[in-house]
Amino acid sequence: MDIHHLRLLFPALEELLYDELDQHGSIIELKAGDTILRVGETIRSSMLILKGLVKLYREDEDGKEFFIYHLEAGQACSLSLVCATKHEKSEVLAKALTDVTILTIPLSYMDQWMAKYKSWYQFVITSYRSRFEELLKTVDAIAFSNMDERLRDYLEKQVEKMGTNLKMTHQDIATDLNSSREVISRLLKKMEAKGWIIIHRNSIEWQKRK
Amino acid sequence: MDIHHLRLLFPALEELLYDELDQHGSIIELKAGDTILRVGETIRSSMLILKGLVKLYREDEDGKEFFIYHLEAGQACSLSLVCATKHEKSEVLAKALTDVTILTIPLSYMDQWMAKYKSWYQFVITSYRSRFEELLKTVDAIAFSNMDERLRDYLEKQVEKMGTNLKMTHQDIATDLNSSREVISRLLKKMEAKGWIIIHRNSIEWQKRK
DNA sequence: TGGATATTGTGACAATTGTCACCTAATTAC
DNA sequence: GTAATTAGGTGACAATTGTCACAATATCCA
Repeated sequence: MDIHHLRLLFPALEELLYDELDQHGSIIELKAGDTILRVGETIRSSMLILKGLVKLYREDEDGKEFFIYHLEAGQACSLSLVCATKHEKSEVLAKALTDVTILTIPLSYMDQWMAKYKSWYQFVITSYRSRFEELLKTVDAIAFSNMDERLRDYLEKQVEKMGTNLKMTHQDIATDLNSSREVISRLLKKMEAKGWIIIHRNSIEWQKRK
Repeated sequence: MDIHHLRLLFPALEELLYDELDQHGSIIELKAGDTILRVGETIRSSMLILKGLVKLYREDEDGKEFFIYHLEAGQACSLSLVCATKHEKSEVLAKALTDVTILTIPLSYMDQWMAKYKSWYQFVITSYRSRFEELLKTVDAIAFSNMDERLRDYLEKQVEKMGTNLKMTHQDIATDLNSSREVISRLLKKMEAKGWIIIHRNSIEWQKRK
């Protein structure tokens, strides 16, 4: 691993911490589409995203997946940062959306780093807090918005992370929003009529300015 | 304040911490219905609930309120525990459901206690994590369930906190679930027909065994 | 090339939820 | 006690979303 790279991705950490990350972390490479963490799986290490894009989902009893938020390079799976002593199980499903490189750190270091490195403490707290806020926004969307607004917000979020050419099918979107393909197709048609997007096969081109 | 009382409410803290809480905390008493924290309000102190029941809400632009979860005696407003240095604004609305006693602690102690007291660190992390899990459950409910299931879950949660005699109107429930009074009334009628509840004026009596 | 498969479009209809109008009954205020 | 207010009941209907059936293409593979 390259410490310089770590410095760029995780700024504001102490110098000694970069060494610790380098010494005790292991690199894992995953392919787009791979499952990183399943619901109920015991969390064995903390995970920092070095490269790529990860999608987190919540699952219901029937295995239906509901997209909650993205994690990108420079972010961490906050739940994995604070499992501390107990062997906690994952509450979420994490999937690699692109090819992904992850730095895993044995859970045993978490407690001592929290106490030893103020910058790590700040990183964990900030990370946790911003995940919490993402989750609150997710609640807002489903509690207060209709599917058309949710679809618009969803596409905007994807564009933000993936660029204006979204390689996904209507079924993919429907699954993420826990809706059905027909509903999404219809709403996309409406958005196309408004000039917000252009629908291609297997992809959607975002046109709308923010 | 009574240190013995603190020990009962917040077990597993270090002895020195009880003294700190006693020395630096201030007691605030609030009446049922009072607003404790508004959305956008700057968080000026950390808050531990000593007595009573607090409801947390998310608000939309029009001021519609959506109930997310309860806080009870022995719990803390986790967002207020990790505001750290910056003057963070509240993302949620907190209301006293019963008369409430709160212990407020100046934010400046948070950072030092986290470093100094392992038990405080554990408390904060545990608290944050369990709030996060509550929020995930809230997401589940609205993402995967219809209103009848959500209403049942909602009532069960109320019963758990408030006992089987729920003093609330149909409108109160509708507001919490971001639905309408008529819809809730109709669903309650169905639940009454099934023998799960008895509807009184201004209250609902829970009958169903768990 | 020709079928098999995957993706999208579309109409009809059902289920759920929201809204409106108006009603009755209980409670409160004067 | 009477009027005003609040809580709750109910039918009709609208809007949103989900489901089903099936058509039309595009793409892939043998």
